[in-house]
Amino acid sequence: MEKEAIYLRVLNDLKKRINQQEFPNLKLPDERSLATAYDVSRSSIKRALNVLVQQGIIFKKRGSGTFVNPLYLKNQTMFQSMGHNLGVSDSFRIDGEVPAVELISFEKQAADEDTQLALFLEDGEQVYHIKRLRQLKGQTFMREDALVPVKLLPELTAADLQGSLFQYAEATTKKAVTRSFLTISAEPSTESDQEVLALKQNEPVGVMAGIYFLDDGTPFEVGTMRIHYKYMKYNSFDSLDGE
Amino acid sequence: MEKEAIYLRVLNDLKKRINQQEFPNLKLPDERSLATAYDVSRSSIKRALNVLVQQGIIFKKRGSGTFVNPLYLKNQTMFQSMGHNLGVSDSFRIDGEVPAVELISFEKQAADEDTQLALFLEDGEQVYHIKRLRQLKGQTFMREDALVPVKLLPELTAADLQGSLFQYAEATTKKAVTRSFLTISAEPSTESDQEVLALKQNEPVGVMAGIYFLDDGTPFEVGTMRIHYKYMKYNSFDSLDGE
DNA sequence: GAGTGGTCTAGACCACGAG
DNA sequence: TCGTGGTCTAGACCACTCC
Repeated sequence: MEKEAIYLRVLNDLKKRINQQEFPNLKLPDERSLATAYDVSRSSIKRALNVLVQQGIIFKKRGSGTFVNPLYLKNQTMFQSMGHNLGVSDSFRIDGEVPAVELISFEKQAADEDTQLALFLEDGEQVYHIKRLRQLKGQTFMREDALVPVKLLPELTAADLQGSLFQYAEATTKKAVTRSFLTISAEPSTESDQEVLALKQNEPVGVMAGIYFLDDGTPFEVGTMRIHYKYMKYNSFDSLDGE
Repeated sequence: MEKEAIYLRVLNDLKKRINQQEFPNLKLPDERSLATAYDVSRSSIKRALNVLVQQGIIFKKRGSGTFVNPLYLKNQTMFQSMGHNLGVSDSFRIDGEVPAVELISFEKQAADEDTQLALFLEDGEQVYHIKRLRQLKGQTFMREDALVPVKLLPELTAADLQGSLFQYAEATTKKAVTRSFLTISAEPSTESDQEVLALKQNEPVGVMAGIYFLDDGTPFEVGTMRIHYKYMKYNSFDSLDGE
C-alpha cells in the first residue's frame, strides 16, 4: 500500500482550511512560509496549490500572492458537480433516484480493427458488446452501446450488467475508472430513437461518444450513448492554465 | 519579454513528433532518455509529459512506460479543441478559417436578479447585452447572446464587437479569460433558429450556456450560444485524479 | 529593493510491471 | 531483478508587483 503523498496531505489540509474560512482576507501565506509551516519543500507546496488552481478554488498572481477564489466560498454548490461527468448512475441521478437498467443484448465478439486500436487490443482479442437502456421513473432516456475487453473482466455475467459496470470493474480489478474522453454532439432522432426514447419527429438526441480509462491508463470501454435531449446536460469546467 | 519556457519547448516538440507519427509503436522513450536527448532535467520532461497527459494525448503506466493515446492519432480533429472550449474563434475554426461576426444588437441595461447573482454584481449595476451571429463560409452556425458587466469594459463600443470580445478584454484589462463553466445540452430548433441557422424542422440546435471568468476569478460574461447541430462538437477530457 | 510566484536543476528514494 | 514512472528535496535564478 502506498502511503498518502505529501502534496495530497497538504492539498486536503489547505482545502479544509479554505472551507473553514481560515483566510478571511482571501490571501494565503506565501509559498515559502507554507513550506516551512508544513515542513515540506516548496515544490510540494506548489504542487498542492496547483491542483487547487486547476480546480478553480484559488488563483495566483505573480508578484502579489495566492488568493482564494471568492466565487468558491460564495457558491460552493457550483463547484461540487464539476469534474464528475464519469458514470451514468452518478451523472443522471434525479432526485436521488438511480436509473434502472434494461439489458438488451450481451455477447462476446472479436474486436474489429477500430476497436482494437481504441482499446489497445491485439489481433483476435475479444470484447463484450453490451447494449443497454437506462430508465428513470419508467421512461427510457438513454440507449447505450459499449465495447469492453473480455480480458479485463473475464467473469462478467449478464446479471452484473444490471448494475454499474464501472463499480463492478472497480470491485473486480481494484482499479477505478477515473478518466474519460468524450465527444458531445447532437443529432436529429432516428426512427428507432423516436420509438425507444418516446421522442417526437422534430426532437433530437444528444450523443456522447467516447472512451473510458482505468486509473492506470488502460482503455476500459469505448461506447456511444444516445440520450433523450431533455436529459442531456453536460457540465464542464474549463481552464487554460499552463498552455 | 519572457523567453519560452523549456518545458513548453519540449512540449511542442513532442507534440509535433507525435503528430508526425514518429513513435510508430505508440511508445515514447523513457523520461530519463528524453531528459538526456533534450539536454534538460527529468523534471522538465515530466512537466511537459504531464501537460500532454492532461490533454489526453498520451498516458503513462508506471513500470511500463509512456504511450500515445491511439485515439489521438486516429482522430486528431477530436482533440483539437480540447481544453479549448473558451472562445468561439478558437473552438470553431475550420481549415484555419476564423468565423466572421455579425453584430445584431448591443445595449446597456440594468442587470436583473439572476444576472446579478451570476456576475457577482450589486443592485443597480449595468451590463452590456450583446447579440451576435457567427458565420463560416457565409453560413451562420451560431447565435450568441451575452451579458457583460459594464464596469469591466467601460469603453466598449459596437466596433469592438466585430472581433473577439475575449481578446478585447485581455488587451483592455490585462487579464485573460481563462476559465469557464458551461452547461451543454440540445434542443429542437425554434422557427427562428431554423431561419437564421438554415435548419430543417427536425434538425436540432446545440446549446452551450455558461459563465466565463478572468484569470483572477472575476466573472466576466454569462451567455448562451445556440449552435447548428453539425457544428456542435464538444470534446471533454475528464479526470478524477487527485480528488 | 523586497516580496512573491515561475522555472529549472541534479539527485535521491519509492512503487509498480514485466520477464 | 531491472526498467519505468512517481514523489520529494534543497537550492538557484528569473519575472512580475508593489512600495
